[in-house]
Amino acid sequence: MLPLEIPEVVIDRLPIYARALALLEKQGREVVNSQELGERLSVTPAQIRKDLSYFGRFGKQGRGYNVSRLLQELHQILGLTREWPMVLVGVGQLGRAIAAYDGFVPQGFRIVEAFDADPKIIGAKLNGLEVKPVDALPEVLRRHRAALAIVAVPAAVAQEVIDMLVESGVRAILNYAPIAPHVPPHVRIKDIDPVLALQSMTFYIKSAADAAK
Amino acid sequence: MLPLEIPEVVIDRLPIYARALALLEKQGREVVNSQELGERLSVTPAQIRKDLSYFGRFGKQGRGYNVSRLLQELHQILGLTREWPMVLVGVGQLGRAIAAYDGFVPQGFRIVEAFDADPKIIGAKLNGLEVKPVDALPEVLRRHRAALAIVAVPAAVAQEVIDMLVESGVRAILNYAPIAPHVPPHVRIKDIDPVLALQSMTFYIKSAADAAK
DNA sequence: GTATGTGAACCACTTCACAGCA
DNA sequence: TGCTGTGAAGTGGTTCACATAC
Repeated sequence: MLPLEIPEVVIDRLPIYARALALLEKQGREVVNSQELGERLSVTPAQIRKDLSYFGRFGKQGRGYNVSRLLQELHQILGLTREWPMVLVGVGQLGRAIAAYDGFVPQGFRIVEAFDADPKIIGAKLNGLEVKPVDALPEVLRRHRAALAIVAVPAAVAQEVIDMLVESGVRAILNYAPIAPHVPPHVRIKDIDPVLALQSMTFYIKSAADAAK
Repeated sequence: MLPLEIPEVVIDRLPIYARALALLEKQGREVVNSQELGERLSVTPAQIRKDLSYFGRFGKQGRGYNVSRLLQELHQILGLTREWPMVLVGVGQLGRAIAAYDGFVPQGFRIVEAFDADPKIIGAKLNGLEVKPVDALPEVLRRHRAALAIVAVPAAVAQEVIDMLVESGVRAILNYAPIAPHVPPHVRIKDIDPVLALQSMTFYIKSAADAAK
């Protein structure tokens, strides 16, 4: 059923579809077609239909997609029908902001352990979580079996921390450190770096901004 | 130079190259070749050479690239030889974390104005900045001429805020709200959404995690 | 000898266009 | 009739491979 190679770009779009469908569902919509969904997401209708076709036939010709049904299917496909415990490494300013972010839990992602290297931070409470020393990470992960980790440590030690997480069996990492991390093929990693995003946008506006100067 | 022809993916990679070069420069390296740079960034050497060739000939055959020279060229290309003032809209938990993030200023990005709709927040100080009401945004932007904005407001009002920013002449937006925003073609926008990143990674690890259960 | 710069070949994703079904 | 699902065509980005330059 599943073709061996589903393009990664397709997988990256599925959560976007799911988010839009969740909104439609909240608004009480029962059916949506690829045309309208595409307009809402700035994606072509063909793109949406093609993407979904990798996984099955979820629509009805002449009608469109049942919103709740398709949302459920996408959750199934993405593995979002369960909760995902996560560990957080790095409890500095950034790490604390991540821990406080209220967008994770409603989507089933919960930080269940927090680690730091700073003795002044270790032992402190973070959202009712006791911050543990990074050295305890392998041992703690061996028991917890969390598959997801968030890295929010300084760039200088980020690769080291990532190696430790990989070593401890983590399967996917959300990396906030401004580095180009290395991980083995069986581990997924995504980087969040607002500075890179800004630095590529300035390319497009620099001439106009200069001209307007 | 001729931005009309250059693929956006290429532009997105330039800041990554620049970051790696900045690190090499700090380490005192004078020369690097596409081979080594590629290994550090998990990019093929041909990719790097091709990307750079869109903008000029910065290397020396048989030798490689002068680190400082190439870094400077990239800064020039990306428009990073100047400071970029930014306005922040949304000073809730997320907005405050963004304002406190210490990664922007060293790269020349500084928040110069902050706005919120909540009367309880308006007037408060944020890093020495007085939080102003969103209604004042058009008027303030008319004077400031900031080309960059960061949106950290609730999803429900994000599009409205983005429209206001576009209306006020902002040229690029970093959007933290979990929506699919609409902007006219002359405005750039990039979304930062850690939840989407997590939701696509779970696809790849769900089966393995289930199997290991 | 060594590594760049680049047309050409290749590959992957996107879009088209229409058969097929509700 | 209307919209999905999907081979086929099209597009655009990546990789190759080698002439070129140091």
